[in-house]
Amino acid sequence: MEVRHLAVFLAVAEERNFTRASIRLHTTQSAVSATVQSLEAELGAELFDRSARQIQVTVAGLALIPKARAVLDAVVEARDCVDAVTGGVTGTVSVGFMTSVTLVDIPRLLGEFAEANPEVRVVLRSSERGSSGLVDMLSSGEVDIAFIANLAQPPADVRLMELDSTPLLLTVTSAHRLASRSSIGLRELAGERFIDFPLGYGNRSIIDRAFADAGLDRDVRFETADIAHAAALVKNGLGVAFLPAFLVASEPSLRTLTAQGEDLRLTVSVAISHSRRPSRAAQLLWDLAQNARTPR
Amino acid sequence: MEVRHLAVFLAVAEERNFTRASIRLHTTQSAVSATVQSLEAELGAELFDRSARQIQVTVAGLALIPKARAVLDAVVEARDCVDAVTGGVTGTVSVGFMTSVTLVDIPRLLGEFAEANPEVRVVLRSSERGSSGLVDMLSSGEVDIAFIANLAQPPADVRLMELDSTPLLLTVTSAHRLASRSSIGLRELAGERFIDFPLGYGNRSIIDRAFADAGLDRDVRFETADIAHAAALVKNGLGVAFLPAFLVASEPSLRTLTAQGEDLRLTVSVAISHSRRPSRAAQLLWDLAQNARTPR
DNA sequence: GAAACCAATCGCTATATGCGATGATTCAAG
DNA sequence: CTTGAATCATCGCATATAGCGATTGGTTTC
Repeated sequence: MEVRHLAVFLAVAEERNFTRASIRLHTTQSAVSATVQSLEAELGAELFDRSARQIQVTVAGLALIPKARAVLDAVVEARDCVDAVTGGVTGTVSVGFMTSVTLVDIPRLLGEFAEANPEVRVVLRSSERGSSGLVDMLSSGEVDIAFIANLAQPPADVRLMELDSTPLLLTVTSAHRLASRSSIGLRELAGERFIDFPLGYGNRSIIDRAFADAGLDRDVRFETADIAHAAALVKNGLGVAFLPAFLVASEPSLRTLTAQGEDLRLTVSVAISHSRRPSRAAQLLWDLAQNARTPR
Repeated sequence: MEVRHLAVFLAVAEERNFTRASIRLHTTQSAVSATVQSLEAELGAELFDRSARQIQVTVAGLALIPKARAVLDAVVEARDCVDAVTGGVTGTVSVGFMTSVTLVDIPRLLGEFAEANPEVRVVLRSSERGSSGLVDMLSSGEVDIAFIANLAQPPADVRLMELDSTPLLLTVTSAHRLASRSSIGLRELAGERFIDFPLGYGNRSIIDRAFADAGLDRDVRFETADIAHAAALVKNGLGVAFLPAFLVASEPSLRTLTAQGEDLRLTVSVAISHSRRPSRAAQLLWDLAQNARTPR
């Protein structure tokens, strides 16, 4: 009987629903199902009655609930007592991030982390080369953990966890020939001048890939690494841009169009190196990000 | 942090020695080493000081010991509370065994099991075809668990755990031409009449294989499935036999010889099916056998 | 300095876990 | 009675973890 089994059992018992438990645990329903079954087999008792649509906790399950909580509490105590002796989590965690992507509130996340772990020194690093630069810094050990936007091909030695995503909308001025349209095919954008991020940035690669897949060229006339700057360029009629929805929603002088037949999204993920074992501090930051993310 | 990690940690802390802990846990030193390292990495603290030959528990380790015990106790309670609700372990466990192999005290083992699990009905089954017959019964589900002697080629779907082993010694009467020898090569036994188990029995296959490997024939004149009967036949001068040491040690009229260059041993193992999940009762019996076995 | 002891490490295999897709069952709404 | 949504089980596959046995390297004892 392992701690993980009991944690899964408790989640199901509290939610009275395997699927909701899986969401809470940030895993899949099939994994939850398998775990509960393995626990039941080990105990030699059914813990849930699944015969009806609304599952019931069996008598054995009810008896187990407080004991399972006791085990989990004892585990927390065990961890805390070691932290107390070692003076809590210390050391330095080096965090890579991108300015200008506010989809995920990284400052707030880091604030929470700093409050919970006051002894940890946090070093913030950013990259000239966007997400792909951050990934290289992860691989080289220059940063311990990084918040990145979509990567076309995430390398094998990076472990990614998606935090949130938002649609990328074609943004034009209200005076633009397309301002009255609500959606548009990529093919119709052949003549437009585009404003976009430099190569290497997540946003840029998504759009590049979509045009390449459609066999189309596009004219990226202006490049900037600052997303607010990009919006300002659009506003001044220098070109059009695919920008995240949250950025342009409140701009009265801008209009947005969806791309027909494409699912263009900006996704923010947290990443750690898969090959090197994370420090305790990096692990805690990862866990914090996991709990903070919108549940699917 | 998993229950298994804490159990391993406690064993090392109590033994103050990785190797002894591994023996107590019926695993290997390397596995213990890896487990402790993984726990240390997770906690971000060294638990043992290995710089000297005699390892020391660190301050963090000392703090963890009582908490780890608390977790293990809570786990035991959790299991017990489910057993209490379901009325303890019940059902039927079907045990295959061989009469006449007293190397492992199976009756005592079953006695302990019955005392600890009074609600379980134990069905004893034996096989006409020795260990290979028992293995077939395991595969077919006819028995849940079986105590068997050495198998030449254990099938893939059988999980074996060795319990004990004893040398097989060539046994002759004190009047035999070889009675004064202390060891002998298989080649010199060409003309002897052998008494042995029927085909399919573990003992038989070991000796058959040894002779086959040496490119020799032998003359098995008498076959019996009862090992005491075999000894009696030898005593009456009907032939010679390879018999387990414990059986003939106290027989004044018999002499024993070791086989030169061969390591002929009778090994008793407990076996369960690898493919079907064992019942709770079968699992407990397996655990009991594991704890009862001579530690290496 | 040699031997004994003992934990770390390495390469390999087996098991466990997780995922996504699919299937089966229940139940409510038409 | 049929349809469809909800929901858990199952399957095949990929990856991670754990265990084993052999070996290495460091420490102590004689």
